Amino acid sequence: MADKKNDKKMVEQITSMEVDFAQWYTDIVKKAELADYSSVKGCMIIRPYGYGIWENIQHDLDARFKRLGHENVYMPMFIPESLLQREKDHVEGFAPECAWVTFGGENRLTERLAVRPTSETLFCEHYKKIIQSYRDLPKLYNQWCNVVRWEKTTRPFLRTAEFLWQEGHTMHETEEEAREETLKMLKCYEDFYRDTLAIPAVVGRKTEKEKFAGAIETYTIEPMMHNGVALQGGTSHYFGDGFTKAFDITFTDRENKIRYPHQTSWGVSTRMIGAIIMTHGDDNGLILPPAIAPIQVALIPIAQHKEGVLEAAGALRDKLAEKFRVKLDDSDYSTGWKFSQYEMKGVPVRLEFGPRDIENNCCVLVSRVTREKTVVSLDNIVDEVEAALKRVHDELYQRALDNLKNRTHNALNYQEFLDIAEKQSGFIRAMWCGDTECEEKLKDVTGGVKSRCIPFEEEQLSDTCVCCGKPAKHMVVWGRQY
RNA sequence: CUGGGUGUGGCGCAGUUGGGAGCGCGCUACCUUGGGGUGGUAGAGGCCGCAAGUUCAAGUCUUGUCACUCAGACCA
Repeated sequence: MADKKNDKKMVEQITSMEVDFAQWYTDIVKKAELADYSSVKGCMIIRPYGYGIWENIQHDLDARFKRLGHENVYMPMFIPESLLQREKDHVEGFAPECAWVTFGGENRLTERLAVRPTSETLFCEHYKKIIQSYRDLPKLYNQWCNVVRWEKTTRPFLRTAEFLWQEGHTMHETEEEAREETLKMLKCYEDFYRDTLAIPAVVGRKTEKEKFAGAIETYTIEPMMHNGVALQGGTSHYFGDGFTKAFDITFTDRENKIRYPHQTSWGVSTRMIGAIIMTHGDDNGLILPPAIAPIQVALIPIAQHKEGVLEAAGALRDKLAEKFRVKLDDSDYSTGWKFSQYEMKGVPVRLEFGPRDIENNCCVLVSRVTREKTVVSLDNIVDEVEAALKRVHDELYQRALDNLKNRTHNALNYQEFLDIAEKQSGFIRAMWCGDTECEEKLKDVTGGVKSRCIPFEEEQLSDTCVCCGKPAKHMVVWGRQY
């Protein structure tokens, strides 16, 4: 049973999301010690707790990539301007937000260097050297690195001038194989979001207007934040042979013919941490999906100065540590302070352990999601904790899925679209003729509702475009985005 | 880029007609503390964003500048 007086105090520390979602978000980032601002605009300091989340994400994803046959490499962080300019669409897309290096020490460089905003060009330059024969294909490379994009508006994790990510860049013998890779990696992201982050999402294909610079197809995973706003959670691109032609990457095929390989790229970034915060968090702070929580179990000793309490708690910690990331907090902060602290930091499961429990061979288990306290026996404590963590994951996923469903609305005509865009938050499903003009018009009249994607799971809501009334080609999911 | 807001101990803020730089939290030491931010005593800590100007005197007035932040626009 939650104490009212105490609830009030918590709210004083963290702005309620109903009052001001943006402020709530910033409060969580700071109070949960995920990140801090730095002296360079748009660049953040990812603090140990936030970085710990990133490390767990990396670890999980990296294993998935490797199971699918990918290898990690590291490319330089500087791109000569001439190299960036090789592919026309690409440079037009990125040049406006590049950071440029013009000096090396005291000397002006003869050619300025872009700090990588993405590494397609670097990979292509390298691939040109190492791909000669069909026997050299496929090349399945990935790199974990930082990139820089000089953004005008920045927010911690969601949009920062420098961010951490992974970018996969692959080369294939045939179009079919490359297209298959593109979808395979999107599926990989989808699985990761669902099974590791407990975040449901809409997956599909970007419209022509929203595609990546230089891509033939861009696929995307679009989770919905708690307030109904979308976040582009990851993308997977099929490039065809556009870049390979621009970079003159060729190989000799099985019939001794010179051909261009087909290319893909795909990436996810530290933005996912923003997605975790905004999907799962509540007014008491962060809630972390157990799979990536730096601390899965917070063990709080009660009356720790009493004889034997810390020793018993230490033994319990050691037992749990064989299977979980557990922290025994024996600092001299008060128990109440500790409870609040670990809730704020989103630790999925808390154990309270004191003299009474020692006597009864049990401890008190508290879920971060429900905050319900249950007494569990120490005999099967590992199983109990494991089950509790699984429940947290499932509850988080279900809660987010309910939110996604509840905030998704169908619009059958223009007026309905406008009404929903104005009065509701969330996704709008509506038919579309395929013209960019209609996309732009809808965005303008609604003040920012854009096409998220053409989902894989389409439904024929009606026969005509919601905007112009011409025959519809696709169902599109629309929404505002971060 | 456009518009709004804010710059004062680590954080959050107050500072009246221009004249003593303060409060809360946190921090340090000691004591206290049994199940939701425990209570007490003592203490440390400040180029008032930066620059110029007005004045006998500027945290306060003027001008400029920089930074951060929020909302838009932009975001391959």
